This record gives sequence, C-alpha cells and structure tokens, in this order.
Amino acid sequence: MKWSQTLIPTMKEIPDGAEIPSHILMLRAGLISQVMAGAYSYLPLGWKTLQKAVSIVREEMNAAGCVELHLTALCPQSLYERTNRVEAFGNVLIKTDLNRAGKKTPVVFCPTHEEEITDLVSRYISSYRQLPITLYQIQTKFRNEERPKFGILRTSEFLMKDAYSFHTSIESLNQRYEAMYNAYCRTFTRCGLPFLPVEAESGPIGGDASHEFMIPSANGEDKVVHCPKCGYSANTEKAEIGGTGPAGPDPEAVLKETAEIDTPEAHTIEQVCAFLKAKPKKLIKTLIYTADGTPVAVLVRGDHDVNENKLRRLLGADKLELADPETIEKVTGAPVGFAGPVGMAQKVRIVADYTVRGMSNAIVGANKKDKHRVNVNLGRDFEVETFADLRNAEAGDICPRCGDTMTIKNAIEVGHVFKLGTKYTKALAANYLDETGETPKTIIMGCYGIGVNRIIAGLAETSWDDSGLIWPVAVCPYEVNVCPVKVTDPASAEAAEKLHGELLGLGVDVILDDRDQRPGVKFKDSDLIGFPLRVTIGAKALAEGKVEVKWRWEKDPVLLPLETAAKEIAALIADEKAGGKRFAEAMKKRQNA
RNA sequence: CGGGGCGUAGCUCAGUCUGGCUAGAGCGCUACGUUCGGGACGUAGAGGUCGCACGUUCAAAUCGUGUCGCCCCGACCA
Repeated sequence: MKWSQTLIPTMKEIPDGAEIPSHILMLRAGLISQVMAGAYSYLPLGWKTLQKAVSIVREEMNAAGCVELHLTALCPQSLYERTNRVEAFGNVLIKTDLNRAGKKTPVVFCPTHEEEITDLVSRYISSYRQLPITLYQIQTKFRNEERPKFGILRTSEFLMKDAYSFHTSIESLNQRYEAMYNAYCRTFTRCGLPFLPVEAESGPIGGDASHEFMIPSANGEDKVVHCPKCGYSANTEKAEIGGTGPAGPDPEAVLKETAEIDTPEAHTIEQVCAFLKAKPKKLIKTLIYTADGTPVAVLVRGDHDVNENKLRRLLGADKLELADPETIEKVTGAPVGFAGPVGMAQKVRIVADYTVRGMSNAIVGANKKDKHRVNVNLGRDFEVETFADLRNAEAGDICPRCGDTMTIKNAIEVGHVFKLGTKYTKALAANYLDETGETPKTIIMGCYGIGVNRIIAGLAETSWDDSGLIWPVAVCPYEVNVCPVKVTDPASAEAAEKLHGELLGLGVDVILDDRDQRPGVKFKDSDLIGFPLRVTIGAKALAEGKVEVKWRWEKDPVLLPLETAAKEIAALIADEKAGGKRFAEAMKKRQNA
C-alpha cells in the first residue's frame, strides 16, 4: 500500500476530550474517529489492526475445535422475554420496532447472544450424538451504556467473539472450559498482551466456574486483587479474604459509656463523620437488605463495602436487594440513614463482617431520626447472629490461599469464560435424548467471550512512549513502513518502490510512505502510528547500497544491503510475528523504566 | 440519573467577565518559489449561520431562559 493512496489523518494536537493514552493516541494516529459518545468509526489503519486481532482470535478458536457461524444482530424481543432478560438488562437493552404492513414487531439489538444460540440449538440439536459442540461468532454487540467513556474502552457498540458450548455432562463442560481457558491464554499471548486470568464470580454451578482475563492498566475500570506471593488473582466481586479477622476488640480498649447524640441531617457515613469529626473506621454501617422478601440487617465497618455475592451465599437467598425506604422505616423505626444494631436483634436477623468483631466504642445509627449512638460495643450493647466474610477485598487484606498480603490494581477486562449450566437451555427448552431414548434431558452450557476492540485498546493503553504507539508485529496497522527520506531523489524513490514490491511479494504487510514531505514529518508520523519496523532509505546509505532498518522500540537502526534487504526483513518479521519476543522484551523494559 | 466542565474554521484554542467597527491566531488545506535525515520559510488564497431556539437591547459570539451535543467524577454495568 502506498501512503498517498490511503487515508491516514494523523494529528499533532491532543483532541479535545481525549484523556487516556489509548484514546489520545488512537485518535492522533488516525486509527479511529468518533461519531458520537460511545461510538467510533475505524479508519483504515484502525480497521486493519482490529482485523489482525480478529484473525488471531479466529485461528485460536478454530484450533480449539470451535465452529464459526454468524447470528443476527437484530432479534425479536419475544426471545428475550422467554429468559426474563428484557427486565434484567433494563436500559442496557436497545429496543425498537420493525414496522411491517402497519404491524409493529418489537425487536432488540442483541447485547449478547445466549438466547439466539440456544434457540438455534434447541431447534437443530436433539440427540446426545450431536454433542458436545462449541459454536462461536464474531459479531457487533449493542449495549446502551449509561456512561460510555475512555474512547473505545467502553462503547455502546463493540465487536465481540462469543462462543457457546453445549454438553450432556458437567465433565464434558469442564473439559471444554479448560480448553477454552487455554485457547484464551494462547490468543492473548499471541496478541502481545500482558494479561492476568482472575477468578470471577461464579454462576449457578459454583466452584471455580468463571474466570476473567484482565490487562493490568491504570485506566482499567475493573479492580483485581492479586497476591504477588502465590499468584492468587480475583476480581473484587469474587475475591475472598483470608482468615476470620480479629477474635474480638482490643483487650486494652476501655469500654466507654454508650450515649445517644443528636446528628441532625447526617444520614450518610460522610456526613456523620464530618459532624462528629470521626473517621469512617469508627462507624458501623448498618444496611437493611431483603433476602427473598425477609429483611436482614448487615453490619460492616464504615469504610468497607458489602459484597452482595458473599452475602447472598451466606443467606442462601435467590433474590437479594437493598430494602426500600418503607421497609427500612418499618424495621428500624427511623428514616433511611439512622439504622443501628442496638435493640434490633429482636426484629430481624443480624449478620456482620468479621471486621466488626474487632471494633470497640463504635458509632452507630440510633434507629431514631437525626440521632446516632456513640461508644457502642459488641456483646454489651448488641449481639450478632453470624460473623462472616461479607465485604469487598482491599489492598493489604490477607490472601485466602497463602496468607500473605494482597495488592489491588486496576485492569481492563478483555475476556470472560463462564460455566452457564442450564439457565438458558432450560428456559428455551434446549433438550436432547440420551442413549436410553427416554425422557428428554436439558443441555448443559458454557459461554466464552472476548472483547476484540479491547485487545486493541489494551495494547494501545499499555504499549506506547513519548513519540506514540508501539505495536507488536502480530497486531499492527502495517508490519513495515518503507520510508524514503526524499521521494524527489530518483534513486531513493526507485529503491523504495523496489523494496516495497519485493516485500509485498514475500507476504510482508508493508506500506510505502511515498509522500513528498520533509523527513521529520514522515518519521514523526511513523513513530506516532507505531509501525513495528521502519526501513529508512536515504541518499547517503543508498550510495553504499544500504538501507536502514529499525524496530520501533529500539533506538538505533541496523544497515542492510539493499539487494538482500527484502529477504532479511521478511525473515525478521516472520520470526517476530511467530514469537513476539523482541516486543515482549521491549515492553518489559519500558514497564520497569 | 446526581455533581462539575466545555461547545467559535478540518484540528487545537483566544475573544465572553465589562455587549459596539469587516470575528482572530497557530496547525492543516490550495497555488507559486526557496528548502529537504526528526513536525522548514516566504508570498498569495480558500475556509465561520460563533451548537440550536426564543428573549433582552439601537446593537448579542458576549447578557437571560430553554434545548441539544461532548468530556470528567459519582451511581449503574448480563
């Protein structure tokens, strides 16, 4: 490809509104262009890069024995009603009506495809002989994000590889799950991404049934808990906290007289702290939940957050939600914001996080409007039915596996593997007959997603320097940029054309910067876009029959003889494309620096 | 949905507080010339309903009300 014949609108300045590296650099390098909040067009360079990620994903899926198909992006809403997901998705689901002959058909833009694929399977698969099977597609997904942000990291329209496996047994599902897990590791490794598989909240089957693949990055929206010693990694919804916390309050602590005090208009932790000049750590947060309709009081330390998944498990509840204001008023006798555990045990069950056991002279709501109670102590002033790990993990918490201290870092989620069980197959009657040919059985299902755009965004977010982006050969706009310093010099132009042609013939993805621009402009653009390899053709070296070859992440070029340059470059590229070792090493160096 | 910020040339922005002549700069773009190994220079040009609507005023980019859009923080996120 010749530069002058494609569209590469690079920018010198930081576009208004872009704040994080991947967003700024992808816009500046002319890879993407914003259409509206949460929707970006892929320009030629961006599209090429994305397609390379798509190819790697496809190759690995095929190698793992998955079968590609293509479902529709539009789907009748009735299908989502059968799985109750119109309500579950709520505002995230983008709905519209098809108007045909004056009759309206409600349809949705698919935010995912469990419904469609399961419906398909229910119609075409009916025998154990057809199972197991794993079907996948690479499709645009639509989700009405309340707040799209960070360029292409969070958009309303995005490309997803979604795979679904169907089984007759848990063993078969487990096998497939492991195969997919490994395929994901290979995929992200090939893409040059520094990924971290973490345990995620598991589905109805329980156990280690779900993993997310994360790219550690300061601008990631998710938080992962990581133990540097044993490698335990989990997202914050899932992360267990080691140990059972303190056995009781500090024995040295002097238990003070409890008292009720006025705290007018202070109904948040923040307001109470400001009013009493106390730290959130001194407060016990009392939250009223309803578990399958029954109210329950949950206590955590003021600076902690309740983990609803842990709470749900402890209570064994199907439906768990924060109680509405009327229920809270009925249970506590006070408006929202003044709940406390004193005297509440008679009314509802009280459960508490382990940390609460170690608190003394705490501040709690007084169950009266505009009143709190200070110097409250466990055992003397209130009782708790059950202590458990009920909060989100924090940096410094104890690792549940090895007992060491854990850290927390931000990360971008690029993939998710999940054991679904029979949630959708049951709802959509996807059944099969086994060897006995008797009662139909429900198919067991797994699902596996990769956010393909996020592979690109993840690379752009983690791989750049002051001059611009730095792509690995496996995922890049063009592998080689042939850059004649002066196109008006016939010898240079001719040599560049020749090399460009030879590289094309050798299967190298090459672009020729044939623009009549000053060298500075061409070099800056080349670095900004981040082509892995640049071949500079200048008059001086050319006079000796040489060209300069430089990796984007290296400082100095290497001189190669023009006659053999094409072959040598093609070999270099093939080698780096297969292993990505040079890129990985350079990335490690940058991260350490 | 709450809080904050911003809409002026293709891009980045000044001008708005304190209303007033033909609305500006840099980059980019067009033409010509000089340049040519890390974002050159000169000359001449093209390019704007100042987001939109209504209002106040002799007069609105500037003031008021409304509305639309974009960005950030928070809430939400199978």
